[in-house]
Amino acid sequence: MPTVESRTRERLLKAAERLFLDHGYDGTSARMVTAAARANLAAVNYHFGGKEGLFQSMLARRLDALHEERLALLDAYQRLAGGRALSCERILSALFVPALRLARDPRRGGRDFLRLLGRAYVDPAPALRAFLSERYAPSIARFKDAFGRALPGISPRELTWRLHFMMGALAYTLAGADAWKLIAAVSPPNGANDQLLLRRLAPFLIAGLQAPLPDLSRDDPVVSIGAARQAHARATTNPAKPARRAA
Amino acid sequence: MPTVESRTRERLLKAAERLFLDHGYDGTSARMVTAAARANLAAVNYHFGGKEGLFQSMLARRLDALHEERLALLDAYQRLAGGRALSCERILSALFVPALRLARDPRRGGRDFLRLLGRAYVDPAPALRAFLSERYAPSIARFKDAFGRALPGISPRELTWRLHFMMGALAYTLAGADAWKLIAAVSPPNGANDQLLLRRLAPFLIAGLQAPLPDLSRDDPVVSIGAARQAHARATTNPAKPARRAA
DNA sequence: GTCTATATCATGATAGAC
DNA sequence: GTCTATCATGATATAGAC
Repeated sequence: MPTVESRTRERLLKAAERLFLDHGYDGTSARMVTAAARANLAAVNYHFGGKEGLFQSMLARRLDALHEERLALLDAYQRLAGGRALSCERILSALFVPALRLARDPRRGGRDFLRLLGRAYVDPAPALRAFLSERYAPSIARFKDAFGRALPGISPRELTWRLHFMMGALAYTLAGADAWKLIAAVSPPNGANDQLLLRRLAPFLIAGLQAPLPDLSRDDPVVSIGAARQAHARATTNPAKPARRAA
Repeated sequence: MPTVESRTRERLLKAAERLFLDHGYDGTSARMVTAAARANLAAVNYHFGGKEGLFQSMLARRLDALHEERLALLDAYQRLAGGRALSCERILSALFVPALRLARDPRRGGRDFLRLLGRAYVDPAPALRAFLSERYAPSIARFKDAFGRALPGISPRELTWRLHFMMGALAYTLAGADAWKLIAAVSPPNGANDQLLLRRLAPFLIAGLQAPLPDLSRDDPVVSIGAARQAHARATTNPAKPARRAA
């Protein structure tokens, strides 16, 4: 805690969190942020060098802490397991619990933290995407490695895809306003029932990760355009009357 | 095909598709669109009444067709099944196959169609979210109903969540530039191997939908903050040397 | 470190000629 | 149906007083 460490900077970060969260990067202006923070417009440039700097600082202070805690917990689990592979549940726990901890702590993100996290993975702004993928690649790699050992039957390529699917379900669920409407309908709005949400998500993800591999050697009816067309033809012609003769 | 039906309108829609896709709603300006379409700036207002109108028209002409085909295929499957419930595979097929068909047809969206679809479900712009949820609610409800009969063991509330998770995995995968980088690395860029992607996604989703229900009556280690803290403490104190005496 | 004031540019939208 | 020209607004960023 430095001597002065302007409180304006803090207010800006806090306001940015809410606004970028609700409107995305492009949908949020520096003016909106400074107005909400009751700070001056120029403060954004002074403290962060611009809008993009503000955005990245805002993200980094949350996500750095998150990834640090995640890796620490993963380390702990792995140490307790000796050399054995962790279960998927344990690895998911290393992903989920730190997120929940931060979401519970108003000083480190609070209720909006999970939404921010989800949004970050979904925002199309190139500045953000580059920032994330280079900054957190090592952390992601460690988790990928852990999952790989938990799921020896899944080839690396297939695993990459499945983790991608997993990220999608996670990010979309956390970011989507719809999901939080659902939560609000089920539990008190300030009840922070994000824990219940992740509890429901976990079995879904674990089953998906462990799912039987697709048999790429034979045809798959789920994506077979030809089979669907035939089914459609059968369904529409059979119950109808036979085709007319002539023109 | 009306008599004149300005070709400018078509060009605008086509250009809008690419640009909104790459930059999101807020990140795309009407000027960008008109420039790419080699049309005049005022054309956006003349033909669509504004940027938002252009966006919605562009989306609707793709998504209306998609949902129509999806429902037709779902109808066909259900007619063939008589009164019996469809399998999850069949329902997924009714979701996937029409999407693949459109993605194969350059005149109805082409290669970018799937990305557009994913992006639509992920964009934070409120105009878009309202538009989607009111316009395609009936179609979504029919699929939800079909899944409900395919998964009699899953309560309606739980089903809502799982379909949400599913949408997330789907939308994120289709929208994410990362996923398409992966595809490009595996198959020729114009090889349209979206089919392979959905083939990998299907078993993941089906397993997730059918996953065992979370037992909400007892504690779940995956999201237990206390359990994680204990594990972390054990892992850090045990292997270390015993605590020092004194200060 | 914070502010006012301003520079510079891009935005969405419209009026009106053709 | 398409164009030019323009408006009013809001955007990021900076200069310089305090």
